Amino acid sequence: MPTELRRPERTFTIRQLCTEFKATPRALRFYEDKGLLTPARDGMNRVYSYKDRARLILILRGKRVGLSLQEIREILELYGEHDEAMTQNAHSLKKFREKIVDLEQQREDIDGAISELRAACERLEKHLAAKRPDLLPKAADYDQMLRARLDGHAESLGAK
Amino acid sequence: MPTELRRPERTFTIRQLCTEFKATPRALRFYEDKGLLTPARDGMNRVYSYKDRARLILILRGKRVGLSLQEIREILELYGEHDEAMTQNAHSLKKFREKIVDLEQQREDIDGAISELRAACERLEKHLAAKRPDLLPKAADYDQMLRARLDGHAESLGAK
DNA sequence: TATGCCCCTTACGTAAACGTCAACAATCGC
DNA sequence: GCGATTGTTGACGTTTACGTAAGGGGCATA
Repeated sequence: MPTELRRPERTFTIRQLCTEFKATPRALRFYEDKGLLTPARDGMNRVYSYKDRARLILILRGKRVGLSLQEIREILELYGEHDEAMTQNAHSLKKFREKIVDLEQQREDIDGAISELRAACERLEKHLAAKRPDLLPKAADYDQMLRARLDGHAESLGAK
Repeated sequence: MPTELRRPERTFTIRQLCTEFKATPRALRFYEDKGLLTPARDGMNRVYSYKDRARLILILRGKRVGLSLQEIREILELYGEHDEAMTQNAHSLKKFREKIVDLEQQREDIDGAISELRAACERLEKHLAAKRPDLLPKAADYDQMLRARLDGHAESLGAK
């Protein structure tokens, strides 16, 4: 991991973050609209700090696990100002607890879904092997797939 | 678990399934519209078989793990007719494989999100304990929460 | 017979999370 | 100095997964 990315004083343009995380400018601006991001400005242009980038990572992961932007915002707000809205926070605490239980359930669901899909794959494979072995994916294809995944990550490191 | 529910010849009304799984009639009809369910009819009325119920369970779990209805349909279709569209199925196989990788990633995301939330909860709790201990949730609340969860499940067993 | 409850279809409305397009400014390489 | 690229702000469009209301049938109970 390049230390350059970590240097706290480093900043990012909207496009840099977009290509790194496969988002769109529209999306980042939308998150800003909704109060999840508040990048600095250089004239008109948005300037994302290292912290903004960290928040973005949390936002995207939150989305992947099915949190709404609203919920994500509540979580992010914890990492900001304190003290003022304490009663609010008591409420947040409760909601977070519930969300944790929720996610634990979701984990089980995912495990279930994964084995379901694995079973389905096996069925399909057997079926194909019997009737149309020519359609079976080759080892090369799997190789290809892996490479694509790795490229995806490498890309985020920036070739330059 | 009541064996009554399992008897293959048992059928369900739309409302029975809805209350069992906390769905709405509108949702079930919507799934039907989209080809995910095809209950029999008694005159105008839908009659759900035990198999339909099983499909519904898969649908709902699929949703919880973030699959679109479209994706869920593809999975469900595997459990139906075979042979005809083999090339189609070769494609499905590939997509399923990808989905599995996806879900495994999602599992990691969830684990990450859970520890994130746990950390946030701890922070909040400490903060509250220091400044407004009166707002801290009591043991009784937790008890209450558990009971609610259990009730939720008991309900699905049907009290008569 | 009226009231209620459940069922149906059709159709329009909605919230979330952007996509897309228009119109314009700043900057870079040539 | 000019086109290409990247940035900006609106404003309207789109998709998904339903919600909600309108209008009507069927059966039971008071």
